[in-house]
Amino acid sequence: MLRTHTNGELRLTDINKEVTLCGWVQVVRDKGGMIYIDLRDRYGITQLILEESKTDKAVLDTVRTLSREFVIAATGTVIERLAKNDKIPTGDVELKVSNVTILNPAKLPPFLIEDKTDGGDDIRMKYRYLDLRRNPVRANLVLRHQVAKFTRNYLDNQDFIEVETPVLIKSTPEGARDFVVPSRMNPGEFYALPQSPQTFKQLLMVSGFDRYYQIVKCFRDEDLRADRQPEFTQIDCEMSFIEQEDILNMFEGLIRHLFTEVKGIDIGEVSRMTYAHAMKTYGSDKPDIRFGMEFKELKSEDIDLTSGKGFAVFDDANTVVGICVKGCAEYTRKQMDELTDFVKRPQIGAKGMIYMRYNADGTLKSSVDKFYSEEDLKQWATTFGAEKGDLILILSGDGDKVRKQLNELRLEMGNRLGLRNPNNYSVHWVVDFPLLEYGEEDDRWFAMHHPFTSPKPEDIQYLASGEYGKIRANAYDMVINGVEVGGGSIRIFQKELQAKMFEVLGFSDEEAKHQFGFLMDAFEFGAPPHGGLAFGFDRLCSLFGGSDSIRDFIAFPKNNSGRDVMIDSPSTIDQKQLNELKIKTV
RNA sequence: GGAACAUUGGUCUAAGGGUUAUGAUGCCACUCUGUCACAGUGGUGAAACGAGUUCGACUCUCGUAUGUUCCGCCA
Repeated sequence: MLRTHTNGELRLTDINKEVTLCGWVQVVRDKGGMIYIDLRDRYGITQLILEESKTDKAVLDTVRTLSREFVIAATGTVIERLAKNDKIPTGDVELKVSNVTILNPAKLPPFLIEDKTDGGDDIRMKYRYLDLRRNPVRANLVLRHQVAKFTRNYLDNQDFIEVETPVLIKSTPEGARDFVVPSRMNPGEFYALPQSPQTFKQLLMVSGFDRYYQIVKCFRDEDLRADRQPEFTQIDCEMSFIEQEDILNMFEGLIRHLFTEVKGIDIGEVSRMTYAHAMKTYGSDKPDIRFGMEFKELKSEDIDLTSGKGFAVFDDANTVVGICVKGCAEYTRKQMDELTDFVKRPQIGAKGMIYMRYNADGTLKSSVDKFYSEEDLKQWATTFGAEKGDLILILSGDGDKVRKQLNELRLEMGNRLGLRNPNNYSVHWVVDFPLLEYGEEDDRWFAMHHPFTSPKPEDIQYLASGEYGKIRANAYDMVINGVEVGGGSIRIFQKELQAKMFEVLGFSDEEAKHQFGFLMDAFEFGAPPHGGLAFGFDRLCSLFGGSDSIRDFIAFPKNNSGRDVMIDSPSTIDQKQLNELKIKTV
């Protein structure tokens, strides 16, 4: 070792020791007669001190050539500081330097390597290896390491076995676009990178592995967002001889373990709600339930408190639904206009917004007073359970569409009122997802989760009757703070049911055989009942870190266009390579 | 595939159809023996690319590139 200690290590108890430290020069403070150097490594910062009269002239000369980010080794004696610094753990001591070796000089970095850097996202991504020297970024990767470590601990204790599955696999038409890799040895043929190890983990169940997991890279060639990367990591799990309840308990346990070990937080009860309830009450399949504002209906299949009063907007809508915002009756006209503009933005697409104030003096004032009597409004207020000082926001329109719009408004209000503190966590399951959803464009049914998801036994009858929309699946998502962190299902393990599913999804026998014949075959050799789930590892880390962006938790992430601006990929390849692969670009 | 916004010294940024283009920080030089975001003095250094409007464009318009965010998409 070139060093005897790290830069985060020395304390008063080390005084008078001869030590050698290595690291990067954070800053040189040359006061003329004396020079201070902050030496940094991943463990911390230790101050080096040199004095005009006491330090060897040659050493002083060397030190005067140092600048930021030089890599040096410094030898000397640990002494107690005259002026202590209580902001850093090593602040009681300093190293009285007797010798300094420049291990490597450094060009000036394009931005400051400090907790609060002056660099923008762009330049920091280009020099990611420099950005990674900064504490906050490094802390995110340490957090990621912790999450991975405690995941492995937990699953290992539960007898799970980590098995690697291939990365060069086969393209499938369903779902996201595949990244493809040409096969040189098989001209004109391509591998695909896995969107997930789905079929392999099911085959491992057939093999009798019983409890499998893998922290594994997955690849999807779709457009990106702040919380999406073309390559991302899953905690992929599968179990045999279990029911849905066993899965929920097992992985609730995992998340509880992670919160306890990584964050020191007890997450309390992990509640459950059905997909139908989530959609009706929150307009989302991943509701943020840290705050109330549940939807209340003024008009739907079950109720009608709005029709026949001459307000055409409500009369023409099949659904009128709203939220009650506590204590916001005093919102100004300007604030109301902002909210109206918010819901009218093209991304949300509402036509307008109706509001009603429940004033502190007990009066009700709405933007539709012209059409509705005091009595009508009172009835609304009762429906919402509103109290004096509350504000009620109402949207109208078409069923699930208007609920999705109201969901956006609800989240916006949650943000405005500071009800979505990233350090408050609420973990819950959404269960009973529909098995199939209808795709208008292709005029056919699609698997909502994936084609191997099993229907609920009591709903299998609808497979025969063709009422596909009624079929609920043994599928579940885990939601934390309105973010879907994981999901899975109990799988189909009988060949006949799987064949029926492929039929419903519009696969011909041939296609099914071509795409998934190996799985169908496997199911004939004794497939156990099984199911599992996968967690989005990057998202989980970003939640633990209290950030919306998963990029901060990936060492070398890609940008919005799927580019790595540091290594400049993707890039063109030599004609020679193309020839070898028998590939022509168009 | 679509939309919005952005692009000014190394970095972050200000104003404004006519300026010597603002400030901070960095960097360089000098001073400084208890600094730790050291301080002080002085210095250095800038309009993404292309076209147009105009007497005149860093400023307005269009296009291109790049980036960010969103919609579509992501079983």
